[in-house]
Amino acid sequence: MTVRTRFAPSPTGYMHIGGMRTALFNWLWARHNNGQFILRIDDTDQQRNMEEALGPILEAFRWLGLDWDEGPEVGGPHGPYFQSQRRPLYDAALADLLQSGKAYRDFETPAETQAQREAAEREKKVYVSSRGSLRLSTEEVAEKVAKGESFVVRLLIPRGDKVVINDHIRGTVEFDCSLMPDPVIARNDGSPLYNFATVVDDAALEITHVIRAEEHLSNTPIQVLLHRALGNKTPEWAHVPYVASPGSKEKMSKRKIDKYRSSPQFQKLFELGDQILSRLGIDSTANDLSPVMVAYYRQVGFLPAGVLNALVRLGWSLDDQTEILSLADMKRKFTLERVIKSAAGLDPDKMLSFQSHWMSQLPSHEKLQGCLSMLKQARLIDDEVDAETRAKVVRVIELAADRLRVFGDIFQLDEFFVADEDLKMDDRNFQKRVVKPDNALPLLQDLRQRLSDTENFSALPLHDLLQEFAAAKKVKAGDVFPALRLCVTGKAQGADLFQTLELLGKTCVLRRLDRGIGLAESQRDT
RNA sequence: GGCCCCAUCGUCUAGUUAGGUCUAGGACAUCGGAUUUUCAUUCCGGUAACAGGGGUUCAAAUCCCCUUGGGGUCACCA
Repeated sequence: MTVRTRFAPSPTGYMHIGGMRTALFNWLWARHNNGQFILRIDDTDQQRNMEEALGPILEAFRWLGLDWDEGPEVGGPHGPYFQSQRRPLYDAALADLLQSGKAYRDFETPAETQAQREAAEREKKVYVSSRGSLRLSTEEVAEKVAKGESFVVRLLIPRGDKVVINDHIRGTVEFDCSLMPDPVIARNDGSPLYNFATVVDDAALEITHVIRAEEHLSNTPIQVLLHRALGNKTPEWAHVPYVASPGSKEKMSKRKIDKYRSSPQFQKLFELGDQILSRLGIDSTANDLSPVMVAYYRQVGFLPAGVLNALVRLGWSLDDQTEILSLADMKRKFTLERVIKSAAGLDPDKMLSFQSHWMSQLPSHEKLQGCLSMLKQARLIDDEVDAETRAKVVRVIELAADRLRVFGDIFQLDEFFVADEDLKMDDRNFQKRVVKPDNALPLLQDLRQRLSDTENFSALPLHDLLQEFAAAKKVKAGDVFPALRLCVTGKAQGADLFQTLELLGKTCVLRRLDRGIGLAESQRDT
């Protein structure tokens, strides 16, 4: 039988990074078995703007290159793929259950149910449904329905039973039905609830493997019972551990971003993100974009391959060695049996290291595209890129070399794109290397002269010139180079100094040197 | 609190299904050292873990039980 897996997000307006990993596992299992991966939208709840709510989710799939065989936009033989459009199926299943007596209309008011729950809790007893409505005769029920009395439909839990599932990841898990309240499967208006709609659809879509996060484990007995009541073949289950927040075992959650901000394990990611996003004019502290969301990584300039690699290694491993896997590798090698049982915290450090690796593998034209797009968004270059700018960006990327882990890292070398007067100065280091040392200013002034006299402003001759200069002045390279770098780039460190000078060009270097010297003089005076 | 799940270096993990080859392997991070005009890279090296207690066994990280700890879930949400 063909393997069919599904990912069934509720349209919430963003794609959760943990959900993305669950989706990835589903996708991988389907692809590994030459099966199908289905996207179904669980929008049984009343929905707001679908475009807005679903857009970011589909966008995340497209960005990472995870395609779906059936679902929104592509359709398929079992459509529609929005639960809000599948009502007739639920109605039919509900009628079936009601007729066979496997479900019943419950006329108990929510308040009554609530009171019973509380009473049970007070007495430290397990709450199970009162089933008062079950004592009603068929006529009485009909009468109440006719009178328009409000009710919900509950599944009749076979209290003497046990549900035993054989989970691909967790093994045998047992649930005692005598401890379970009868779950509501449909509201008064007949609209289905999650567990019910899910079961009807999983069966209708012929899903063979339900791969989902562990938090759904407690829903599973209800769904098994529902499948049985409906006469379905139950799918196989695989409850994968959820993605925890860095350094913890807690499920990552959008609501806890403020807490994450102060977590030491998260620090690095936030620092990187804040810095890059602010250049893009995005307020990263507003929390509508955070590391919980897939979109965050795209905005900061992460590579899909790196994100995918990091995600797949969270709770899954191929062996005791393999860390680097392309999507094609994963597809070939992924199996459910090698998914681990315990929750795994996202590791920003490791994510970044995967980025470095995949960035180093990226063809240069793709690097160029990524950086170009960043620079445009930050308005550091024009939207219409002329050949000269393009060539410059190529050079800067070469200079950046492995400092470029995510596209946003290109801003570390922004000195090539900002106007001389907009160059920001690293004040602390400027003080230390230019203002404070007594010999720095005279050296820089002499050096300015030497540079202005030289004709050949390319890296190699400049290197020789600088070395000779230092030797002639009987000073160490360390007394000259950092000061020069500070003046022309505003930074204490960066790419190769001589390449930097060459690329900046003589005019620019002299101008910035003058500016730096002036700045230092004024600061010395005061 | 009930039910359910989980437990190996700081982190992600290998090893647990078929107990010995594990004086517990790898990666990331970290700390040294070499290379380098800075930073980064690269290369070498180091620190660092079987939650605790009982069993079973000639032998347990691996099997069983208990304890502890962590987590998930308990809706007319999904």
